[in-house]
Amino acid sequence: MIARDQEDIDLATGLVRLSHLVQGVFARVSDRHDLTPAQARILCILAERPKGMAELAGLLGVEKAGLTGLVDRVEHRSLVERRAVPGDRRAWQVTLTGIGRQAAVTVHNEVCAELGEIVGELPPGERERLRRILARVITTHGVPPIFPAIAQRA
Amino acid sequence: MIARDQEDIDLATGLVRLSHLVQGVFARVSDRHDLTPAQARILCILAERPKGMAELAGLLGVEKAGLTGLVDRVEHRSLVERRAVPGDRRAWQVTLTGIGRQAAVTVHNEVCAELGEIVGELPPGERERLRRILARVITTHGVPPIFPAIAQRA
DNA sequence: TATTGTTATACTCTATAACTATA
DNA sequence: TATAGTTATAGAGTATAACAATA
Repeated sequence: MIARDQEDIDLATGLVRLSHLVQGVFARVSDRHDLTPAQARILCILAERPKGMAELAGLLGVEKAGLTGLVDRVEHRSLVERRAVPGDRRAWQVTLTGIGRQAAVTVHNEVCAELGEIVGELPPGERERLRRILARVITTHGVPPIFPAIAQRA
Repeated sequence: MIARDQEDIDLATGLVRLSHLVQGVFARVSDRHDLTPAQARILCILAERPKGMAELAGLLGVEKAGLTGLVDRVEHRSLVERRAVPGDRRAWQVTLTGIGRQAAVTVHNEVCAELGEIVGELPPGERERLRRILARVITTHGVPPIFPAIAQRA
């Protein structure tokens, strides 16, 4: 017997509320590690590889002027470093420090774990269907590599 | 033939990126109507019915102290009103004004339309499956009536 | 000239603590 | 005392505009 109330949630409503749920998980995990969501996002993006300020701004969807302060704050906490780029004295590469990478991996793992619990009550078949549908939507719409897969060696 | 790259996006990654996509839609629609996402969220919540400050704060997930300013700003723009509650002179009911309701309906419609386009390339069967899965996850986790269904008479 | 990044400024969002008024 | 809401304060995030240094 299927619960009746599940039927009157339309797709858009479901998407908005799911998004609320996911953002909540991300925010709580970030907070637990004394990071703002924006800071945690930066760390996760940089876990893929170092990036220049302009590229990082583009991935985060903020103006590069705003990124200056964001990077300043995580740099003050020794989570990232600005490294000179040989051959272009205007540019900086933002890279994770050791503890920055550790933080990125931990946040990433915990977010994955909590999201795993959220979808954990779905039957495996449904879960795999959801995964495939999401993959399709994501790739179709070219969502940037926010939250990339992270190599597990901290 | 299924595209290979859709297979190496795991569920957590898909959820985080989908959430990014949805938040982006919500932010762009809000901006188009000269609203911040927080303001648009308030309007959509109030479209269900008027609410007290404490209840509204709870739904938004912010402290009531912070809500004061949020409501101040939308009230200055004549989108909501604070109405006295008969029988409790401490309390206020925050209610949509006429133009506030119009704004809520418009934002809601446009968000639904844009999300509809995003999932529009899915075959109808997949779309319905996604809807059902989302409904199940949402109801299981008691996500509050953020983004309620809205009666269409503006 | 175009690009990379920063500074200056202003506003929104949000939290915490202390407060007022009413129940 | 407890509850509804506000004020004060501070910090984070973000946008725009103007700027410096380099390509």
